[in-house]
Amino acid sequence: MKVLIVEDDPLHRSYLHEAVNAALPECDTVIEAENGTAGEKLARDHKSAHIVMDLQMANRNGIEAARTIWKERPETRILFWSNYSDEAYVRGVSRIVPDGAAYGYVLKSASDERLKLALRSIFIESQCVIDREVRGLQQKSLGQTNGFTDSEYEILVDIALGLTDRAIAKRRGLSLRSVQNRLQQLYDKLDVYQTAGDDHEDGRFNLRARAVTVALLRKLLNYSALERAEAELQEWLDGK
Amino acid sequence: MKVLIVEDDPLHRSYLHEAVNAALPECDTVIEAENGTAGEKLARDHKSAHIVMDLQMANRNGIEAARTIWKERPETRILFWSNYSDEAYVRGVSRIVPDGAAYGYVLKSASDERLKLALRSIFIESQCVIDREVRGLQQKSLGQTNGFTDSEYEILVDIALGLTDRAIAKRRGLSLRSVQNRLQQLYDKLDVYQTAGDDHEDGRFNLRARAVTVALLRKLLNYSALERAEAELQEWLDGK
DNA sequence: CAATAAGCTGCGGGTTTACGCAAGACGGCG
DNA sequence: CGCCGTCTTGCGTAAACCCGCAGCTTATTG
Repeated sequence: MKVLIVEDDPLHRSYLHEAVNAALPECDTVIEAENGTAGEKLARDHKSAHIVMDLQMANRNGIEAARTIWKERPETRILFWSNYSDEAYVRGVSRIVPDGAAYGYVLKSASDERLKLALRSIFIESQCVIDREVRGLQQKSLGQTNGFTDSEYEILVDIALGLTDRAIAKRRGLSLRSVQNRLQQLYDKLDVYQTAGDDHEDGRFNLRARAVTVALLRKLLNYSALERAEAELQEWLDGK
Repeated sequence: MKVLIVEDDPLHRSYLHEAVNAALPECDTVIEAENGTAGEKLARDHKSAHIVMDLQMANRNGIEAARTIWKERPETRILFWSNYSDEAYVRGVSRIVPDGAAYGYVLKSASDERLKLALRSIFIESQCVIDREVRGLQQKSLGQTNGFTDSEYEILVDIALGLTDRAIAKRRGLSLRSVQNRLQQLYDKLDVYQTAGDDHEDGRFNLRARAVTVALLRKLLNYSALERAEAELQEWLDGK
């Protein structure tokens, strides 16, 4: 068995290396990549079936890399190993995992033991292992209770990118008014109407901008999500 | 000599611990904190004069911690050790360093050698050591060439927080029109006027929202800067 | 000191947002 | 089938935003 490690940080990389060796005696080769681009290449060259992947890398983040890898070989098993459990990441990952694929999401703060267990479960038993904390988010986000609909999330991203209502309407194939309706839902859920100081005249926020900030502060959005969204936007713009 | 290490990640923490031991034989005690809050407390209790501090920690980030520490004892020497050289961090740090204080900014990607040198220079020789890459940013940012004025940066933050023009005017003691002037400068510098697809009717951005996103993508802003700004905003709101 | 530069401010108007109101459209469900 | 909730769309309005124009106040400089 061969395992590919894709991880930015040299310290974490060597820690992972050791953890893999310890947890998987049946693994004879470990290869390492230090960013997403290199990771994709190695995965392709080695036809890797077992990957441990960091999210949040400078060059090309884990979600992007995983997406292209899974596109080429959907049965690849990937364990995401991340510092954070931002809803943006969780949503980003579950957006790209192919049907029936085995994958995992473990936080870097997890114990050695838990990491080892996850490695065995995913790579040997083909089971999905999702960190408890992450799992919570996932449910909240997918079950719409208290969470955001996909359409709401979509608009959130669109205004975060700085599109006008009209542009959003065009992009999503809606009328102007519908876009504005969704915006209102969004403002509602994000609770952006706080009086901002005193209730009276000067206390209001710019809802549009405020919504984005609140979403960022709540980790509904993060840098990597913006980055991806921006790339998609450019693609769409080029496509016409 | 005593050294305090404030760092989230256990791996990095122990790496730092070793590095300190290796670089500073004259150091007899090393204490560790795993977040900003604990760091502040330890610094106070031990009257620490030598600190290595991570930026970007979950509980309370390095800039906040450093600020209160320096407020209590401005002659403290602090070495910031960070993953990133975002302009937002650089600006945040140089905003809080007291006159004449010795401090350093070294990236985690730096070699062991460089880290050791920095430790000795700052803690023993009381010199400032700024990573080359960071230094570049600093100059660009402070020398206004191609960089942003403080007042422009201020407005950027204000719209990022979601304030209305009027609210900004009140907060900064300006007229509405002046605020809008600054906004225009900002839009100009951020180059937000890109036609977004086709030049004609539907292709425009919402400048306000777009400016924030562009700033984020360019690392002029980042999560931690937003977090701090939001805290300050709340303070101001409470203060009236 | 005059002159040029840079920033603040009011005025005015064109555009975009936020949103109430109300009329369809679609999909269950008893 | 008729009722109901959710989603979409158009119309209309008040507010906010973007910005050109022009008069004023401070610095900076030769």
